[in-house]
Amino acid sequence: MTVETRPLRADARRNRARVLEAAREAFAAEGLAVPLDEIARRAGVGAGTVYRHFPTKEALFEAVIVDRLDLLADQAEAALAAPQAQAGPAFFEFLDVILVDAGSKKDLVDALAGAGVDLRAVTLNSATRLNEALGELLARAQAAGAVRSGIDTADLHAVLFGALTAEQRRADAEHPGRVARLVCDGLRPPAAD
Amino acid sequence: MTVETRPLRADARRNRARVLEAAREAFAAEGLAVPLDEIARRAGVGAGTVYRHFPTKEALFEAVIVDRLDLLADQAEAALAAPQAQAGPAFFEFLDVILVDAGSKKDLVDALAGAGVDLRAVTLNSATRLNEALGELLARAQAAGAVRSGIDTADLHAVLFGALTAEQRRADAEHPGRVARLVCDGLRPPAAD
DNA sequence: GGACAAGCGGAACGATCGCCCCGTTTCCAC
DNA sequence: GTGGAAACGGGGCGATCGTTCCGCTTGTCC
Repeated sequence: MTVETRPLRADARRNRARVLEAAREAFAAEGLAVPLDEIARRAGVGAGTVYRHFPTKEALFEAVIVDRLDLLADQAEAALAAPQAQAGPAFFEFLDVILVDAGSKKDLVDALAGAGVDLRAVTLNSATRLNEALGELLARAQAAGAVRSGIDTADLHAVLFGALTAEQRRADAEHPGRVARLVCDGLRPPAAD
Repeated sequence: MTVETRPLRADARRNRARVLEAAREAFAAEGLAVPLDEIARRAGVGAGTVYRHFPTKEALFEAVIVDRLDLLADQAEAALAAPQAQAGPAFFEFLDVILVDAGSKKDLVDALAGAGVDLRAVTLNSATRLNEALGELLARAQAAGAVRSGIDTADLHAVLFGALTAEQRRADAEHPGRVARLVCDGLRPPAAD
């Protein structure tokens, strides 16, 4: 299936990496709204060069997002290595990772919001990996009694998305984890009252 | 201060109302992103007519938002009439009102997100009324032991904003209150563990 | 009913932004 | 070196959208 293809020329490889790095920073800081010319400017290349390496702005965006999703999926799968007795802490620690670490990345929220973007098949693998690991973490935490029953992965998605946007809004504040703590406590079994 | 001014001509008054109503629906459904021509079309007027009544798109948006904020502020102040013994339920019931009733209104979320908009002095009165009532409801609920301490109005804002966006994403789902329930439980005092 | 201003509509303008084109530069094999 | 292909860059095109302008219509007042 993969066509036999020459390796990229040295300068092309260098420029591709520059564009990706500039895009990573720009998308993280400004979200999908950042003009493509701005990315090209930051990368020190022309707009045409960006389009040589990535056919559309969306493709470039996806390339950045896939990276992030893969990283998160890796961490989620690592959390699955915890023994069942630690399923609760493993779950909540991973949520913390997402919320604190990714909460300031506008691109992730834009991608999750599907802000005018249909994420393609490229992102599907990474997203599926993350989803499955997240679902498994949730199930184990529920089995361990650390998370209330009656929550499914769709609920978790919605809550995480909301918490991410909320965390992002308070990113300039002093304590990055306040919203995360509130949301996580909402997932725990209700207080006996 | 107010200049002596002729009353609007009958057709002008009618058109103004039509534009406001069309804008209300359009902004609620599509958010701030809806093109102004679309609003004019829905109202059955030309774009020029919209600009005769509202100097900018933002002014029109504000007119719609102020309405919504006023309505919410009214309900929040009504909730303040509850006796202190009912402070907890009054607080959570009002949160439900916001989350379920306003969760499907894209304009509110856009406005809260400050999505490219600097809300002006016009909105300030309504927003302040809502904020103060909300803060008072929170303080009373905390005094009644129904809401954990260590939460301030800024936390509440962030969480509400996140919950609104999350609720909005699940608006097509079957149960409108799932996210709300989770978020509210996160505000309650922690389970004794 | 007639005059006149208020109001109307929608074509047109300007800014923004994604995307393409093509003359020029740079790299690499021989 | 040098020829030729790969890559570059930035000007420009087309679409979208907020806003303005102006010739025409319509309500209002005598």
